[in-house]
Amino acid sequence: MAASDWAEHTHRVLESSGHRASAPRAAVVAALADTSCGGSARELADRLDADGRRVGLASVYRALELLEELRLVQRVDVGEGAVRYEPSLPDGEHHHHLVCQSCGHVSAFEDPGLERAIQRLAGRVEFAIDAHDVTLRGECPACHAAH
Amino acid sequence: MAASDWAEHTHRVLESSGHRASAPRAAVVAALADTSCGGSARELADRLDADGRRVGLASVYRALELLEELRLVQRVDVGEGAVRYEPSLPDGEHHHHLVCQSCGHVSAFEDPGLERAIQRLAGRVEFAIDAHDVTLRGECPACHAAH
DNA sequence: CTGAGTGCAAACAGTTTGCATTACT
DNA sequence: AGTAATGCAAACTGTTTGCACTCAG
Repeated sequence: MAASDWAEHTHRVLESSGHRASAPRAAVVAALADTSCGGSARELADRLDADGRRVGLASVYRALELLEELRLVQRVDVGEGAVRYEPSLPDGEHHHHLVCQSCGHVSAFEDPGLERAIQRLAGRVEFAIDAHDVTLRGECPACHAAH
Repeated sequence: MAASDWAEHTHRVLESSGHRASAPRAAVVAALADTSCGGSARELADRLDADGRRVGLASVYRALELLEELRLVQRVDVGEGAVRYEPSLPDGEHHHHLVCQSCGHVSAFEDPGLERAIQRLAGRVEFAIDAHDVTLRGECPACHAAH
């Protein structure tokens, strides 16, 4: 998968932008890399904690902040109270989110038709658009089945 | 405009769902009604305060919560730290948001092409979609001019 | 050895909640 | 009178910041 690609790429960018290699930051990168869809700061910290590589929450936030500045992660706020952070590949590939209103589960999708509509729209609007995000809310198959 | 329509409709729904008519709640409804695009709890409270009809922040939140349950307002989180609340008309009309990354200004747009793409997408996905929102981020004309 | 990076704890901002008081109905 | 709704202040949650300490370069 692209996961280890991303981690590698990220370490490369961190180094070449003059940042030191530290174990805590590497752990955050690793935690992000093996999720499909990122997670909140606390989720990432908990995952690391469970793995025995505890990292202070503040450092997790600082690592994420740095990665975001370097455009290596993307903040995503789906309105669950906490912000999600997702690895972001340099090739512009990206996805959007489906949020289940019953169980809170977040999953991802991509749709070229939607992207096209947004491109077209971006050309027509007075803003200089450089990012967009779409959130679909509903009921996931599991919750729907449990009627 | 639809503003006073909305306020009227809202008061009707509130009454018919067995809620008492209170001045503070009416003030919140009024504050929402004369904005194009709603605002955060604090913004609404401040506006009321300026008008001399001070309402406790907690009551603002409680009013908004109630209105949201009744589907009379819609929560919108554009990632400014605070959640926005917007009047929502029963006829399903809705808009999405453009956020300026320099000045934080939020404006609205609607786009049938985009809606169509989302409808199409909704049919194809495994979720039972019942809401969606789109946020475009970029630079507003003013900030762009100020290079 | 020097400063980037860390971790803790305290500070913050937005939101929620407990409780005594007010005021529709 | 009875109780929904209010307002304050305290509690909570996610996030940020100050500061002394650690460790990569």
